[in-house]
Amino acid sequence: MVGIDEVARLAGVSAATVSRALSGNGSVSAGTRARVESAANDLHYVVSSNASSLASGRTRNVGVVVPHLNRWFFSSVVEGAERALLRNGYDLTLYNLSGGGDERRSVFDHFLRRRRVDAVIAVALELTTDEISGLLALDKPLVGLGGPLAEVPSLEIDEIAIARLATEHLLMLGHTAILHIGSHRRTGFQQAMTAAGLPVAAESMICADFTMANGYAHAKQALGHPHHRPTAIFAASDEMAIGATLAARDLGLSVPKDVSIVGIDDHELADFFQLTTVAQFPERQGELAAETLIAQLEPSRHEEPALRVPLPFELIVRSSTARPLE
Amino acid sequence: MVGIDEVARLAGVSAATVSRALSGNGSVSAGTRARVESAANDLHYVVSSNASSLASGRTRNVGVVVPHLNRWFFSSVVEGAERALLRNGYDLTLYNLSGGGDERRSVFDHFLRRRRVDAVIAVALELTTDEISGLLALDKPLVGLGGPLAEVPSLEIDEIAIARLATEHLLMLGHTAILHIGSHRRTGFQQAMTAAGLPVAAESMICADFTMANGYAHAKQALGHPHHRPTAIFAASDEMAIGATLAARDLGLSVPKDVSIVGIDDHELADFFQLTTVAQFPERQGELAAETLIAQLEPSRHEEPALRVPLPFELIVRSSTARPLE
DNA sequence: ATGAAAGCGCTAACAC
DNA sequence: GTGTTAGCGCTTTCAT
Repeated sequence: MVGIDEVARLAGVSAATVSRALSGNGSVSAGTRARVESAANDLHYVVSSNASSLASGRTRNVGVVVPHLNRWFFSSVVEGAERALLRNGYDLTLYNLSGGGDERRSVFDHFLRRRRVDAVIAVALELTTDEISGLLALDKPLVGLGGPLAEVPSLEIDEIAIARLATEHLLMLGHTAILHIGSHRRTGFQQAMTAAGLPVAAESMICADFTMANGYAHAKQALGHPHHRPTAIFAASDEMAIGATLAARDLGLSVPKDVSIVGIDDHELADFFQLTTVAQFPERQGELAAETLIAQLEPSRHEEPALRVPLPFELIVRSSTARPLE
Repeated sequence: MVGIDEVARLAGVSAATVSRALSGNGSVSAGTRARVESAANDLHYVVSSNASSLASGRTRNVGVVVPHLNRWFFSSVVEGAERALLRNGYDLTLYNLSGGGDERRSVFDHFLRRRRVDAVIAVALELTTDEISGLLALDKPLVGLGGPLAEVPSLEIDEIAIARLATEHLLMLGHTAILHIGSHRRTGFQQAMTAAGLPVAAESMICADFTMANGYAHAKQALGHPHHRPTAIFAASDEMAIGATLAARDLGLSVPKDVSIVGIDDHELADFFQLTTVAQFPERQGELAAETLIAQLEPSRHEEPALRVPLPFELIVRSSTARPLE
């Protein structure tokens, strides 16, 4: 492997100048920089990240901690983060906690502590206080995303406003018997219902995990009930909304004629199922998280990080919602 | 941050001995090892990966290159690889090529070349010859997975046998009018049909990308045709098979009464849709790839790598297939 | 089995 | 603007 000395020799300068020219730190004359760059190119020189990290204390690598990988939201966030990081010359090291137990502990006790990352993105994690203090003890830039991490500077989407928006869409169409399936997005639902002067019965809010199977099961229960069948369902995720759609179909109900359904996410399948939803752009969230960290890591090269800017969301009206039958 | 010297002082030995005790390289008496380990524990010492890498030439990090992340197959492979790597003390650095263009090039020209990884897993990639020679030039252990990488040692699943198995399942049930949707799994389909003495018309093999929308569209076309409607569909992925299932339902056809459908993957949704499929265990594939590499990286600690062992697959019969109506 | 010493390949002060 | 020098925190000979 070709090293910095060879480049220095070919360019006729010292190793230090090569380092300066290639990293952009310190001043180098335009001519020298050009010669160094062409020498580096000719030799296919790439700095050794380890040597560079050891000497500079900066790794150009960001750790991303996720609770799962094969859910649409998480893999989208990681894709977005990866894109932004690559674009800025950073690697992404992935820590997936789905293994649980010892592996999970070792991520915080061992892996994150061996100085391999400059910063950490923690996605939608429910962490123990030990784990949080572990993260903070790294004393590195840290950003949470979509999670309940009180002590961690986070990019947060306004969950209440999202749920309110989805609910208001149904209210605006004239629905009053609305079922909510989901959990942490309950508040916005209640707010919107109350503001519309509608009662919120306990049985009109069902807690569920966010899977299609669960959306199916709960929707079928509710839609099959002989007394208070809802005319609309607001599911806290598109996967549940799709499950609900299939449940309605299986009961012979037509969407949106017999029942309107709205989800949250704008999942990749939402378009296929013609689902009305509130998009929340997870790739963009991942990108933003990465850019926020990079701005902190390289204050000179970037403007202020845009932390605490509310994350964007948007109602996307497709064909799963309509006025209720009169 | 506490360094190796502090541990050495506390344990009353030299830094060299600490290194040997903690890494397992070189001989250390049992007593010394115990003292070193307890000192390291007390101080919460974790080796600096950069210093260690620079001195030893080994990074304890593996690069995983994927063409996408938010597809079930890829994220499952990455999850499996991550699990196996973490368990063995390795980090996983992710390179997602879905950005394309310049970013893609820089992964091969820059990122992979800065000595940050000990080995590379290349998942289902169609690489240019330049990219392949780039990978080989790294001169590091390398394993391909599920891709057409002729020059790269690969873990391969027997695509032909899988397709044959799925087709034979339909044949066994008595189907003769079988439609195949997919592309690179065509050969096994043809083999099974021919072996059963059945003709394979061109229109009974449709090429498609692997999405649900595509499966839906193609199945609807075929099932709506007034003349030669298939009694069974073999889709080359579960997502397409699910799309086909929905198409059948929308036409008022019942699965499996009017049409049998079999997929490949055992996707997380396959169970929900009661889909008969051939499972291919992508998490296990990722794990195997990682273990193969680790065995090469640490020949002393592990038995021979099990490369070229055929990857497992298995027919899972659910409720989307049955005998055709007489 | 253990310690001393020489790097690993770079970066950052410090000189000029 | 550029070269010289001294590390960064480990691992690994080479002694003993």
